[in-house]
Amino acid sequence: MTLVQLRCFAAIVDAGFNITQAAAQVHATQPALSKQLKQLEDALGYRLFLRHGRSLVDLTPAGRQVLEHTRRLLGEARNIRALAANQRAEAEGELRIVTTHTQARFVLPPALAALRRAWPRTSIHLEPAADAEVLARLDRGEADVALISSSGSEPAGGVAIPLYRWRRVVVVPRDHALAHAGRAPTLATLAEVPLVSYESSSRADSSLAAAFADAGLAAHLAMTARDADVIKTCVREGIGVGLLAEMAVGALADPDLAVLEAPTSIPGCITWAVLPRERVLRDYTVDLLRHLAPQLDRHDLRRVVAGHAEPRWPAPPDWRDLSPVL
Amino acid sequence: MTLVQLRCFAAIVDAGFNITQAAAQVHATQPALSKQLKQLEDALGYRLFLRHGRSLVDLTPAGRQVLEHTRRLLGEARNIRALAANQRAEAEGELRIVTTHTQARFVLPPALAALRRAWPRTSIHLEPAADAEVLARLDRGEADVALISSSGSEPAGGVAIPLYRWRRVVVVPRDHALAHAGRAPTLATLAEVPLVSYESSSRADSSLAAAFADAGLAAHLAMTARDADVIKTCVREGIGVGLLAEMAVGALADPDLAVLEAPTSIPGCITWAVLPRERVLRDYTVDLLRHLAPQLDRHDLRRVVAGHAEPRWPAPPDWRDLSPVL
DNA sequence: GTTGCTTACGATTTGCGTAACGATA
DNA sequence: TATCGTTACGCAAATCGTAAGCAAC
Repeated sequence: MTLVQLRCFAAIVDAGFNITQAAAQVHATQPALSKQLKQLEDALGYRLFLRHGRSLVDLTPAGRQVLEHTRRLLGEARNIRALAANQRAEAEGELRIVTTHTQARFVLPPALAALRRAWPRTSIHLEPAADAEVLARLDRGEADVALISSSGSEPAGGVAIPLYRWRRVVVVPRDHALAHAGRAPTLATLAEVPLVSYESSSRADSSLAAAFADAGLAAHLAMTARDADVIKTCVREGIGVGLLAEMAVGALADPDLAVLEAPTSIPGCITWAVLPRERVLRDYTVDLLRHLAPQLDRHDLRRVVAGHAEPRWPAPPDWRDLSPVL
Repeated sequence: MTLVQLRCFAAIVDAGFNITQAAAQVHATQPALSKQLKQLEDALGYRLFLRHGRSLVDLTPAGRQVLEHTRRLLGEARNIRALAANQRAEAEGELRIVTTHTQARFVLPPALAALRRAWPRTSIHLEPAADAEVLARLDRGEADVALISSSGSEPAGGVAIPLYRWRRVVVVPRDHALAHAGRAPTLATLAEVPLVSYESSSRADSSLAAAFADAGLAAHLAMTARDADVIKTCVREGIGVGLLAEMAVGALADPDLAVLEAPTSIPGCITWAVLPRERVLRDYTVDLLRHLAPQLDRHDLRRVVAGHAEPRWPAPPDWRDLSPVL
């Protein structure tokens, strides 16, 4: 049993039981993988895959067990490599971030720009995904960090680190009646107009729906979208009153929109970073988190993610105070 | 970076930074290990060991970090091998048990005999150790199972599984006054005689000391020993009144001794099996635990040790009911 | 001088890729 | 017939053990 064999095994599973495709991923030829798999199965003494003829179609039950431990093992191998890269202050590296549109579009760019100034040779992959997809992608190992917002409890699926708080804002065209009301709209007011908001708000268990329900009201979601820009465009078109994250609007970017405070009964949100447990972080990953949330301590961060300490995070500041530039 | 390199690294550390000695452990020559270490250090890009001249004297701080992850990685490699061995119903294997004298001498032998009937080709290593040493040895990876008793909370350092309950008994020579008192001695009576008991009872925080203290009394420990046989011999010699585990005396083995119930204020004990977390158990290990505690469910056992379920153990039965043979 | 790590060297093994083959749908 | 996995073969690289070299106590 060798590391290479185990890596091939995992690659074949990840490629959907297609050795040819897995070989491409690993930058090797197909016969090489085929042989490695054979050797691994010989070493263990039984088949890891169910086969139809020669094609692999699924894992055997035993193979499934082996896979679980193989993933952990490969994770530790990756950790050791990360330790080494940090130790050598290696400039190259990859950082895969999966997050929602608002973070990717409005919050991350300045942080990533700063990160790339400090780490010009890293390659950063930013993958926007639907709310529900974000944590699933992290869990599948397709990302190193997930950034996700919630108004409720901390997200599961890894080590959750609170970065900053933010509130929703009401957005209307400058000439809209609400813009001239002189005061922030009430929940009752919002219940009477068509709303345009995030896709996730349409779920029955969303914090928005709960806020209306608590007041004996119901929101009328005229339209939902993942993309804050789409929402703003719809607001401009008069489709409805926008309700979105304060990060998504700026006086400079949206001179034609009026931004009003949301009713206080609509709860604030916290944006969390979620990291896989027991994963050694590259230095630039820690740097990114510190850019997003300067209140975090590098050592605490590392200790908690390593599982050496219980999480006890500083209270996340308001996003508004964090980013006076925007 | 290869599995072999990491194994060598760990072996060198375990051998006390002596490559020659580590080579013997791994069944390889010293130059081979030396080269593997060099390759690992080259692959990582920095030194894992501090050196005085050519000799290794300690780990570097970075080496210490790498070691931690290496141990986890090698643990998973071992788990995969264990899965394979179970899957193939492999008859060979090793089972290292570390426990206290009483368990090793009075409880384990029949269980081990049964185990060897089922698994004649396994090699079982039974290592008696001082109370305090047992868990330390398990933690250092020198054993696969620790068996340890406590009257208080469950032992830490791994997955603790309650096997059975037992009580202490008072042991005196047949012609001793207490043997003819007609009833079990009280705590007050025991406070007035010299006691002979386990070494661990002499600790100020022992459950025995606490029981006496709660009654406003103090025990007079005339002698302590780890070894129940030694204690019984001392009792025969008239050194004092014995206080030991009920498992350690039997009518057949000790016809010259009278065994009396201990006062109820002396709390009962539970014997626990402690297993390293997230370790795949060989089938014979599960069998051993089932011999010691038939109330356990094989699947629960595996699930909890694997970390897939929270421990929720059946109440441990009394040892007396478990082993009607003795 | 003894202990212990490193280097050198030759024999063996392992592993890769190319290419041909076989099976499946 | 196209796709995908296995087998065959030749070459390159890695690894082991023996033996010799070197540093420290």
